[in-house]
Amino acid sequence: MNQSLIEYKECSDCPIRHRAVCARCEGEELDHLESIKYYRSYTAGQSMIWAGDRMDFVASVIEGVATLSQTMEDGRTQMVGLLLPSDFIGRPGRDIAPYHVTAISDVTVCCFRKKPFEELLVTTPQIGQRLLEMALDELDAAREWMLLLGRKTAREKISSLIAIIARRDTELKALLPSGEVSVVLPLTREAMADYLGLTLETVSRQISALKKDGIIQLEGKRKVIIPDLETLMEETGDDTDGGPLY
Amino acid sequence: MNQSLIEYKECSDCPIRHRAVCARCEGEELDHLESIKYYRSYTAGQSMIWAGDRMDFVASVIEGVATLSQTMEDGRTQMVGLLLPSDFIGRPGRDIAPYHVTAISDVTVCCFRKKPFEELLVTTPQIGQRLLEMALDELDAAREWMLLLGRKTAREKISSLIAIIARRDTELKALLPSGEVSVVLPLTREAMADYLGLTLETVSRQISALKKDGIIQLEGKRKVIIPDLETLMEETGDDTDGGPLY
DNA sequence: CTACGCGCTTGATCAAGATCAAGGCGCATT
DNA sequence: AATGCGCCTTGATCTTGATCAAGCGCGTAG
Repeated sequence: MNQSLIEYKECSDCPIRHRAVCARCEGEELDHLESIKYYRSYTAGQSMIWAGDRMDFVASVIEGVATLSQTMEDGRTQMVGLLLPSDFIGRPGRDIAPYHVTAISDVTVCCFRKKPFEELLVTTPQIGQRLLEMALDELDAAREWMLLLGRKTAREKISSLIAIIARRDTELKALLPSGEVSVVLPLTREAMADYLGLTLETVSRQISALKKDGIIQLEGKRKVIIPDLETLMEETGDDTDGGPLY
Repeated sequence: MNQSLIEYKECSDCPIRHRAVCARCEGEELDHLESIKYYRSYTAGQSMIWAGDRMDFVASVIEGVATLSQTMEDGRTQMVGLLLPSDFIGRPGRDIAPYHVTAISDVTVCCFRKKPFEELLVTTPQIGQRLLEMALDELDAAREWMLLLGRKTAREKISSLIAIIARRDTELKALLPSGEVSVVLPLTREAMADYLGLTLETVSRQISALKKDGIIQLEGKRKVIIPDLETLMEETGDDTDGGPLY
């Protein structure tokens, strides 16, 4: 998360910096559109949107990482999604935010006015298709997370989280996902706990245990060195033969 | 679940029974289309699709209830979705099933050939939009379930499940969701456990406890009478003021 | 420099839910 | 009627992770 997914380029038509190539959407460009309203920035840790807020816009994350979370009255909170560059916040036909959105790193979003955006969906089917694909991918991710939350042990949860981050990092860098890998955890222990349905103490203990067992090494609190990704994968409880089937 | 969501009507053009009005999709008709391949039926308890199966079709549930589930090698399983009439199985652009699909009641699905279906998405944008909406609704449901799995106690989980079923039932029957309500649980204790991330013993114990505390009454194993839905709602840990915000 | 706060670690204890085990009820088959 | 099976309940015990508590390291504000 420490390296930008986006290259920007200047545009002669308007004063806004435009996304040129996004690593996740394969060069597709959605943002040079009439319906762009404005860009907006948030600093790490800032609450971007509160559950219940009125949303008169649809936003797309341009840079940075944000989280979606839900909270119960007594304060128990569960993270339910990560928002990465190219992900959308808000949705057509619903104007109250159902989740709390928090910036994890510094975040820039590109906001579309709701009405024009909805019209766009009708006039430009490929945008709708792209959104459908993204929604289905998120649904798959959410379901994988349900397995983790419902059935995995604390150690498996932590291992899964580290493995997922490592895998995404290596994918981004187009490296082979094997051998020694090092990643920087973009989350505090507490955020990890919220993500995994654990307490921060348990997260800390399990990380220490993985370290003691030589599965991972630590450099400071956040940087994790994985001597062998395969070994870590064995701790996740996932199918060993090659991750997701599809 | 014991009453059909669908009215059928005969069609003079072809030998297939067509859906006339579906309670969930508000009368919309998707199925009288060139791309229909065939209807298929499954009996309660039957496995419809296994994770890893090749899927050369996209199906829509016409009648009955099915579940989506994921399994770890050692047998731990987690249900990740309920498939109700009008829900889709399979998706454009992916031809290996990622989940295990099991019929809970007798199920009828309507299968579309994959290719024509994908073409349909391009030529008929409103179908894509409908799918997008459905995917986003499922995503919301999945996220609510993540909160349940990650942060709720066993008692809250069971209460939530019963409340959800009750609410859906009363919605279907267009009744006020308050006062005395009775529902038939469409799941075995084991299926409930798989849904809630619990063991079947815990499910059984918590149901007994709710009964002892007068929150619910039982008639046989499956029929639940809820003297006061509000009281049950208090056990779910959810926001009391009116369920989902949106 | 000192004090404070934040993020993290570690220890001691507790409790919720899992696990292991036995038995009950309803129902279909013989 | 007897048998067996699927589904459920209940009890005894164990384990995992939560909770409560103390303290460390580091950056920053005063």
